[in-house]
Amino acid sequence: MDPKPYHHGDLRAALIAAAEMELAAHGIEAFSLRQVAKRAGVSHAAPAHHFGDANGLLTALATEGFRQFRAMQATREAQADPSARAQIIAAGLGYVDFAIARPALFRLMHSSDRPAYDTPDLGQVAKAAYDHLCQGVAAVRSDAGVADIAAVWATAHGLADLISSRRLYSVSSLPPAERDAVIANIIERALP
Amino acid sequence: MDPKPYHHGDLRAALIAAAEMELAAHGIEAFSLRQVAKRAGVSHAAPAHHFGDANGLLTALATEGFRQFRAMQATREAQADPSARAQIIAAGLGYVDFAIARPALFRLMHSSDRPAYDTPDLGQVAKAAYDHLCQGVAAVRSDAGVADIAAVWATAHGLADLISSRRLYSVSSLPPAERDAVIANIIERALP
DNA sequence: CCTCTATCTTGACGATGTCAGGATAAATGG
DNA sequence: CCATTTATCCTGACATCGTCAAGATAGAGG
Repeated sequence: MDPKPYHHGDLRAALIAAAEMELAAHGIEAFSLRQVAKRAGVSHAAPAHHFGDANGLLTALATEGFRQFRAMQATREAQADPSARAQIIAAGLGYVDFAIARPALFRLMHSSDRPAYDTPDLGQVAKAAYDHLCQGVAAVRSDAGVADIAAVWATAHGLADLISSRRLYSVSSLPPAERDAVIANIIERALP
Repeated sequence: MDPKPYHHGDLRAALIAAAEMELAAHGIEAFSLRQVAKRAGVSHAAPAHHFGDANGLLTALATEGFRQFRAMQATREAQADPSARAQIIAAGLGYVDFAIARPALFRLMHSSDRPAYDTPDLGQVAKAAYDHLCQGVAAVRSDAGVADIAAVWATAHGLADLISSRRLYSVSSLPPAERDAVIANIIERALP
């Protein structure tokens, strides 16, 4: 087994994994395609064939991020009470879970121009996440309006953003159990 | 009056203004110090003397941003009822106002690693904005806790972020009066 | 008037994203 | 089984970027 075969085998997946490591290590604003290629052990122009350009790679990474985002939410939802109200709180807790676990990826997905959201793949998973939120709100309140959906999303998103970026230190410094309690309490306020 | 005197006069302010224009035009991720210098009509190395490096310029711009942020909030507060509850809603509306009026600057201030928040200038204005929020919450609820402050901040910040980035289109597409009503309604939920 | 200092320019360096063209290996078809 | 095609990856080049060093210019102070 050669240490460096000419063909990588699954370079596409390897590059996405390397990209997230680079993102977590240096942040999106110092993201370098050449560093990603070096980490994956290929030449600096190898990513082009799989992703077109650097934004293409970040688009693929963001797409993968949305899948893992939904997976984390689903984990919380499975652990929670099946009632509609408990489910929407679980969705919010999962939202924050993901932001804390993968802050760099969260920022790529929500505060970057680089991923192309008009791409079928990314557009679809992003819409799926939004639809899931709307469904959850509608389950709690059958006559849910614009304000209800906006309230839940903004609350969860604001908490996730502020906590994962360590600006809401009074919450992010709490032990997990107490932190969850505070988050659940705040999300509940969004649907009085 | 020469069209191009060797000494600019107030290059520092001109560079900050040019930087914001560049930011608004191309976004933070395509920000180029050389383009800023070109826009201000000076050489590519001129900014260095005033700001050290590119992050120094962005730090100064973010500092100016926080001042204007507070000014917009103050405008809303002056127009609103003096009651504590009306004042915190006005603060939230001002928060969103700023994000809508200057989305690129808002993103620089809240979703970028480049401004140095351990700088005295920027650190002070950022803390002042946070303190003002805490005061407002305390005025509504004398026994305000971590959850109350987090709820108000997360709600206002989440709304501002989602609306200014056009992801909460059901709200951002509303005419200003209705939009304000929805935002006020949502912020009120944060302090039941 | 002469020096000193702040301000700005020029030129260079390494690093980056992207493109063109070439090399290599796997797949395909006879 | 071999030839050809196709997918995959590499090398080299280019313009642009941020930063540094060194020089030019102008205003300030003695």
